[in-house]
Amino acid sequence: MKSKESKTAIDPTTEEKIRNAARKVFTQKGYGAARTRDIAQEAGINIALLNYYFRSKEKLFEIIMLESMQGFIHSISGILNDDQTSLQDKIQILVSTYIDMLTIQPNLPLFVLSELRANPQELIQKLNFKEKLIHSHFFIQLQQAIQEGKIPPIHPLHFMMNIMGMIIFPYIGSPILKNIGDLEENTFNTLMQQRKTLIPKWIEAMMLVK
Amino acid sequence: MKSKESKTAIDPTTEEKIRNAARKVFTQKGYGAARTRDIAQEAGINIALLNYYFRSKEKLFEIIMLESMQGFIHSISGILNDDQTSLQDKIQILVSTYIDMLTIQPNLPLFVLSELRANPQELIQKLNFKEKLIHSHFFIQLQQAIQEGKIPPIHPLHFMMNIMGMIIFPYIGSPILKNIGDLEENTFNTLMQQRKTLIPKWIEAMMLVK
DNA sequence: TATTTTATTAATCATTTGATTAAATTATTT
DNA sequence: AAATAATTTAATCAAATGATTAATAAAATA
Repeated sequence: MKSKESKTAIDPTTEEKIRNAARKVFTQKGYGAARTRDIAQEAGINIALLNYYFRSKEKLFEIIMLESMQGFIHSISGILNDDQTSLQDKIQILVSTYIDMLTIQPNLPLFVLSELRANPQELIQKLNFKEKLIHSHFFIQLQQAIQEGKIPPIHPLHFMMNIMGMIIFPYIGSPILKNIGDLEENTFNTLMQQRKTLIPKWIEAMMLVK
Repeated sequence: MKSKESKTAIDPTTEEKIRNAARKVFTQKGYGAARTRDIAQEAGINIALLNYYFRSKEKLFEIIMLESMQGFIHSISGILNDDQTSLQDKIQILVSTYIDMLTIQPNLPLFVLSELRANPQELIQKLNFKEKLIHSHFFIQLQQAIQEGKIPPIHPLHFMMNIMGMIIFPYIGSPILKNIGDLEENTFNTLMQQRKTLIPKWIEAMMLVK
């Protein structure tokens, strides 16, 4: 038996093992196609334990989903609301942070967006994007820059579609992109690292259009 | 009984009814979460008929998937291989056509990309993207423009990520975007119509970066 | 018209799947 | 150590699900 005080990595608790397995299986297969038995096997535990700790598949899913998205939103929110950084800085840091996160969890966007479509009302409002993004320091800076005539008017949604599309889409479309470009996982990640510096430049160029 | 010769829209055959229902249910829920009973009910037929016409859920799925993607790829392929149009023309037509198609089938990308991730090898190779895109007239023109120094060097994959990201991502992320921007379906579609002219301009500006 | 083929249905099967139960084991408290 | 509480397991349940069957209806063919 390992001591919990051991300096080397401690064993995850049963609850953590289940959460980790659930995150993996749900992310790979989506809620509807994920089987509690898959999760139990992945976690190396008895199926009954899953219900012992989390009551039901649905409850477990809600916890995983909320947890996944909150981690994500929290990081982003911190960047967008830093009042010490310029608009350009924010974009650069945002892109870089996003890509780093997605390098670790490349399947997260497709998972989240699939489930959001299947279950529109509840989750989205629970996470309160609007509050956290529209009223962020970032969006205030954007609107200011427009009013001061530094950049031509653009609907903030267009802006959001562009920046998120350029960052997130590659991960969502990676099976096709890897096939088209004959890419290994490695090469794909190298391209994404390049995008850390490219996307901010592209965004800047786009923002001056018309 | 309606005559098949009637000038008004003829009734779809049973097989068509099943295909239409399957397309709808698979697209909404994905393969794993779709139930044959859902499909049968949506089509207004007995479950046994589904197996009578298509042998199994899996076979039906493969047909729907191939059919959906081929229609899509075929349109795109035609545009990219038209040797009468310039690079700029192609981009403009591509964006416009894509957005028109996605306005009609907004859930298609998420469906296709979800299933491609779950089932990477077979489908992708069967559809043969590489052949149809990399060797297209479009890509030849792009590489020529780069060699002639008209635009700075850019990896074609970056180009593809950008243009596809800006077109497709809004549809994939629409639940979030609609929530953030307080958009109705209508307003969302208006924004997408604006993008028909905006994206080509943005792409052009981006292509001149660095 | 009689016969054969095709299409359709209700009923049912065998598995799968989410969940529960009761017993066993381990940890904690008294 | 004894008693109590928490954790884990094997076995099982009921409902859901993909698929089949046998009977019937409709259409096509001879």
